[in-house]
Amino acid sequence: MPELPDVEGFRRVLRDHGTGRRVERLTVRDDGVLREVSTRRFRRAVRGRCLGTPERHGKWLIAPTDAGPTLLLHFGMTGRLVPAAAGDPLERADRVVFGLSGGGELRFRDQRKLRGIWLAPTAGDIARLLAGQGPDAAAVGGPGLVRRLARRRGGLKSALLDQSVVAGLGNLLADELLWRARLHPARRADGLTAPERRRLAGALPRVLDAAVAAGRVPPRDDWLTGRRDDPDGGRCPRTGDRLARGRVAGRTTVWCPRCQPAPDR
DNA sequence: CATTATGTTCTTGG
DNA sequence: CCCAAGAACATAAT
Repeated sequence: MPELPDVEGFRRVLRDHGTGRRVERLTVRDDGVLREVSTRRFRRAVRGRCLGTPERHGKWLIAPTDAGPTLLLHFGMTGRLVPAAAGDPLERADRVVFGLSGGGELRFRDQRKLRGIWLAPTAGDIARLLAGQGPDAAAVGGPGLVRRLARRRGGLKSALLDQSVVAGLGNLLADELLWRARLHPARRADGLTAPERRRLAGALPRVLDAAVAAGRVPPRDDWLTGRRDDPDGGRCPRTGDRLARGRVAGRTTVWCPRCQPAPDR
């Protein structure tokens, strides 16, 4: 699930339920989500610390503690950050439970454990972990995105998914942007005409702003995302055409064959 | 049993 | 070096 808008939602959860609270209890129920740090060192470093104001870069959630290490969380495909009350029943995928002053909890819940939680004692550690990330997609803006794409010779979708080009776009957002801009996912990133570049630059803030507000890529039926899981195959909200499905850049890709014509080659 | 899943990384090969 | 494709990671659902 988590792309930029989802992680932005987790940032708000952390801000609203965690900032200013102390981690009084800390349960690592599955150390498979702890990365580059032992359970022992993790607990010793985090328990007793107060949570600061969280930030986000791309799909990374950056959670500083007062005078302590910074936690870096990445949610993979199935992770979430869930607020809970201390008595709420634990779910199987609740891997780490932060028990906070005031009685509440924050739970790192993740089915597949593809990513997890890193501990960054210094600013240098944070820099190392985020080194491969391009500018945040919500901060770089439409023209910034288009400028970066122009330096890429590969496919459009592949470039949009590359976090070093721009950080935060995932499979759903990439398809949504390309549908909005009426660009086929296999088009070359550096081969766009001026009107095409304008369409893509305009689509970025429109899609991102709405998705960030919703805390997810909203499955609205006037968006592609609302149609892609349609059991009847789904139709383009603009033209009513049957949506095309395929594999582009290794990912399930949905597009409208009329709005987004395939490149010649 | 095979296939699929909203992510990233590593390997291989052009 | 750039880029694409495939496998791997770990787990559940269809």
